[in-house]
Amino acid sequence: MNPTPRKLEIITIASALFKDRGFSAVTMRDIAKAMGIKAASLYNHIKNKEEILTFIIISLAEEFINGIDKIKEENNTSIDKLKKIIALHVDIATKNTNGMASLNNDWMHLNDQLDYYLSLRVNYEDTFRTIINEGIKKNEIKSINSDIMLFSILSTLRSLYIWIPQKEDMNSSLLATNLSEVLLKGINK
Amino acid sequence: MNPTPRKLEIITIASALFKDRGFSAVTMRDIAKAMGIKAASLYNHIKNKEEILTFIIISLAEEFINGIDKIKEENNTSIDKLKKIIALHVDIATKNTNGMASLNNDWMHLNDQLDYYLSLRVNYEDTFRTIINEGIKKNEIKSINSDIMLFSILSTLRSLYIWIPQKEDMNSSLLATNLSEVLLKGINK
DNA sequence: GTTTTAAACTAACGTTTGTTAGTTTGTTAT
DNA sequence: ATAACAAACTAACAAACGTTAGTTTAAAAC
Repeated sequence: MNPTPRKLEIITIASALFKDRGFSAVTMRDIAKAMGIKAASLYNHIKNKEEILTFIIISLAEEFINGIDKIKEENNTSIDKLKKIIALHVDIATKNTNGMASLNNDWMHLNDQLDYYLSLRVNYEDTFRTIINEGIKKNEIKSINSDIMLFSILSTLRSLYIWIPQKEDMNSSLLATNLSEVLLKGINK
Repeated sequence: MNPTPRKLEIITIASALFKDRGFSAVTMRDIAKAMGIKAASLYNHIKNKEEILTFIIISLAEEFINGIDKIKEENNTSIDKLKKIIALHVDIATKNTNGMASLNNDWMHLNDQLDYYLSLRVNYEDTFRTIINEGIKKNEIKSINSDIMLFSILSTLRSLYIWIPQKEDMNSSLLATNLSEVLLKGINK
């Protein structure tokens, strides 16, 4: 890893194309054309097409794992931990909306690193669920099936990359605050 | 439309493949092999690859539009209307998890019917937002940015197809009830 | 001024892609 | 028996695919 500047340009441009059409529908020639070079020239910088996808997905997945591991350890209420998780998602999705599309939709096209990615994902969801279950035990969170709560919150957070570009007027911290209100306390008056 | 039985078999099998790998990564030979025939034989039943995707997506999109239009007209509280929308999503996603994957992830590969699909989607979201806004006006729903509420609920509902197969033990009406509780009233005690 | 290096190029490769044309097979209706 | 039909087949197509090999260009390092 630790890509050269030019390699990072390729990854950035490819991310944008992957977001619009998905990994499989984007060709090396498409990526090259978007960079103003020929397809073969890409191979001076990257090993192959899969390496681009791998970099996009794994670096994001690791960012999430690092974020939630830090939150988990903090001395905080479960509700506050959840608020921090929400802010974590808003932050990462805001900084890299394009990459988030690949993380959500194209992970199955990983080969070499598929197992590693899946282990990170299981890990992340387990930590998330543990925080919810601790909240139930400490009577901060309702005693509903914790999988449903996990599913509901995480689905919303995973879709952020779609909505953030449409709402450029709203700043990150306001979005995180409003989302916390809706996700944690509901919409019913 | 109104497909022959054999055509429907192709669509059903293709849906399952599209769910796992996405439309672009599934070839006509893949579909044919899954049916135990040769790729060329598919063309006795369908016009081309795109027609398969179009059928999957448009019929689902129309099902959603018909569902929400009926809910909108009913003489009900806004909260009850939202509960019915949640049940609508659970119902459709349960009956066709595979198709829901294409609706969510492969709509951009439509050509002929892309504009029609997009108009249905805008229509659906507008009706959904109107129901939320009515609820705010009638003081049933909190006065938060209605787009955030729409986004939050709809993201969860659109992801149902991923989670339903993992939770086969939970029946549809219990899932809808629990989801309503979480989405409308939150998780905070 | 020569060497090294980064980054592009042209040309081509073997494969896979969606699709078409024409044919065969087996069943159903006349 | 014969005609009609549904549904499969073989063979082939042109285009697009990811990738490799070898070469050129221009700037940086010595």
